[in-house]
Amino acid sequence: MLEIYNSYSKKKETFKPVAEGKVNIYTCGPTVYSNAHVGNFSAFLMADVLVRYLKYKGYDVKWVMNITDVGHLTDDNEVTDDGEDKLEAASKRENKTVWEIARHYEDLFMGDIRTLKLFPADKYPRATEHVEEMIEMIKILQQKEVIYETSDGVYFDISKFKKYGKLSGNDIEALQAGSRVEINEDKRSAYDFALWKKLTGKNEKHIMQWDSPWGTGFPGWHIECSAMSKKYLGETLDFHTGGEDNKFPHHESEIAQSETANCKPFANYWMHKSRVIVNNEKMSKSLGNFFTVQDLLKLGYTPESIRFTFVSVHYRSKLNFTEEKLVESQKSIDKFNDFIQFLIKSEETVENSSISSIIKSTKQQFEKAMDDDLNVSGALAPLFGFMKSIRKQINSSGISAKNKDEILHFMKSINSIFEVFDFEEKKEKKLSISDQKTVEELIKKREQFRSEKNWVEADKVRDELNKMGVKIEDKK
RNA sequence: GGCGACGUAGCCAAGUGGUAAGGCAGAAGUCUGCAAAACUUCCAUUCACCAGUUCAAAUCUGGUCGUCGCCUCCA
Repeated sequence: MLEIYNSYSKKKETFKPVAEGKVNIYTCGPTVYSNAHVGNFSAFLMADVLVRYLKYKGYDVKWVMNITDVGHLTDDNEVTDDGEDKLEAASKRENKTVWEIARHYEDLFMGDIRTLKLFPADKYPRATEHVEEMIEMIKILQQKEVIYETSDGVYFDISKFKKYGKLSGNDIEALQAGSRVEINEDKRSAYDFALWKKLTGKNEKHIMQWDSPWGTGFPGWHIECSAMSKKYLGETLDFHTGGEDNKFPHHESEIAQSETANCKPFANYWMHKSRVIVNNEKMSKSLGNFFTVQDLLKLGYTPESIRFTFVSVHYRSKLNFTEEKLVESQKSIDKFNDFIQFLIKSEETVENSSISSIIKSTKQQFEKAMDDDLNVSGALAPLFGFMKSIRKQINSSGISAKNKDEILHFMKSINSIFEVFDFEEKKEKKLSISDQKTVEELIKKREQFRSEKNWVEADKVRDELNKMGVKIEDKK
């Protein structure tokens, strides 16, 4: 049984899907105003592992990740005009239209998703293409009398939703006391959040705009997730995932909107990815201490090592990101891949009766750890032990073709979650005939030097062969 | 100021009441130079600190210190 730590109840709970055998997952995706960094991806990778493990367990998974391509207001230092929208700021910076900016960064994002081998979601809905649905939902909220209109927008009255604050553990009264939110005179509470913003004041010249019953303007940040998750996955989600920083106010507001509009629980399980840390500071766009996937590839790290680094640490612990970690990850992956090559190339001899039971117990341990709130580190340990035992069996008793298939089948099922192993048999590269002759001569030459114990010359020849792409591994 | 998470070896990281997984790095050895891979052995009397509960605590309770996150756009 899969147990998941539910951020809403703050307890581990046994997973039960809304519909038998099916799972709906909604993940808060990127805001496409600049390059997503690996900290962003670590949250998406958490969802990816969840999706893949549920598939591994045989569930029919439907996964939706939104693309936020509507600019939302910002007050950070990125722009001088106070309160300029991020997309518009990027548009000025890069001299492109807001639409071009959004599409450009969305394309980069989709490219990175493929590089990091995230399982393709069933749908990546764009906020700008669902403004109709958002307006419909706001209308429902209006009928339920939980919203009010001011000169600059339409707001959700959080006093009408008693559970507001439960997810983040915030007490609204207490929040108000230590508030850093600028008081908007027209709002009843500083924490009432916008559903619709009008083109007035600092938003007068907002470029992305739509008509609505409340005047021309643009949607608030939170409503898109409520509207799109409902459209594609229904009123009650099995899982809602995102970064922990989205808990408040974003997810809190989504719950208020959706549950008020639908009169149903919004999500049964909430999963939040802890922040990625760099030098004891969060990795974030505003601090500028981030790496993008492309940055790391340029430094020579493989997509697999990036993926493994973020996947192998439990999603609820802070991951301190370093380049050393990428190197370690690569070593772990190499260890698996070396094992796979060893396995593929080992001679098929006799049936080995121990193989099945080794696989069985490894699988059991692996699943036990994964079932415990996706404990990947715990699940990895038995796999290292597995490789050791199998190697021993092959060296001492040999294996049959059937055994090999069994082992590979198991490794592939594990890899359906990790996606970092390489099952392709590494064959000797084909050399041209002239190269072949040279290589043979060089090997002979080296053997000659070795028999003469002329190690200096022998190593020189080995270096030369290495340069030609020929690896020399001495065996007894 | 309010809310939350966390503190396990040189590093990364499991373990949440029954006597410290695993990986990396390191040390020694086997494989008749070296290197690579593999294998064998070693590498935390102790889990930030202090009290308490218990036959038994890294695990539970209280306190102290420290770190990080959220409370404003962020995954």
